[in-house]
Amino acid sequence: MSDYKHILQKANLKVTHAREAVLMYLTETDAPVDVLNIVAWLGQKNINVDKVTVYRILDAFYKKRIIDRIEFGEGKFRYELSGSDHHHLICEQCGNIEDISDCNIGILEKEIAKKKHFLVKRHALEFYGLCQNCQR
Amino acid sequence: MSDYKHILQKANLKVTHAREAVLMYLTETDAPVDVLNIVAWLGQKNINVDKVTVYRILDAFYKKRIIDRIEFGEGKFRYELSGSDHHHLICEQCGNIEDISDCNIGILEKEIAKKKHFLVKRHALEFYGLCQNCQR
DNA sequence: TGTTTAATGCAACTTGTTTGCATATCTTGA
DNA sequence: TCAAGATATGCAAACAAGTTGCATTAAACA
Repeated sequence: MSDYKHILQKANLKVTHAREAVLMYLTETDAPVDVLNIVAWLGQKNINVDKVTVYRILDAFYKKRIIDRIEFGEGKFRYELSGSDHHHLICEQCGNIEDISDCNIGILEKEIAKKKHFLVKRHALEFYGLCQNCQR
Repeated sequence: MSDYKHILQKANLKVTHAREAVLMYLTETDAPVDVLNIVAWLGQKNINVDKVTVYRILDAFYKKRIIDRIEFGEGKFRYELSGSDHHHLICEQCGNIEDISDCNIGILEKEIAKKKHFLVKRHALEFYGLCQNCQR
């Protein structure tokens, strides 16, 4: 049984062609993708899925916490497999997105909880600037 | 001469009714607002400004660095007077937004710059969770 | 005050996302 | 293995945020 099938079953989601394929794409790619990226990739693989269906699949995955939904100030959402607490370096020139992990925001979170009596559930942290290539 | 006039002139922007009013609203309010908030507030003050105009005003302010443009995963932008490096506590229950300052991300930024050869220009950091009220 | 330049309003458009409904597909239990 | 029920999908249409074109109006400055 494929990994993708397994993930879906564990999440109580029906196993379908489209869902397996979307999951495969999200696994293969490393940067967060948008809906059109997904539809295009599926098309290349001769898996014709309507974008509405992709939206609904992503919705289902998101509700099951299989994926994260993020925004980089582009006026649209991007999606990635939800995993470790990690963040992004976004190049304002070429649009390239790189992941970074090992942030220690945890300390900051605790301070805030104490000072503001706010219960932090999650955080978003992105850095915008220029990647190595675009600095020249 | 009003403060608002002064800010506009300093930024080389024509002083108009609409611009002064939008600036006034942004000064009076503390949480980041969206375009509809602005149009509604203007309406209450009997200043009838088309939302297209508000978009264009915000565009102009943003280009002049008078305001910041932020997103909280709502699928739309919010705006606030640009000022110190500060971040937000967003309550997922009631939608209330609180500011926090004095973050020391600066250290983290320097580490990233060195490790990833990425030139950080700005960052976005938001905490999502429950405010004091909604924790009950 | 008149002239130039930029801002505004309105309508129409684009893009990202959602909804309704009929049809197709998956799952389960006999 | 198949039929029945539950759920996923496709298509069209709606929606919401944001943008563009163009005629009109208002601000700036000589």
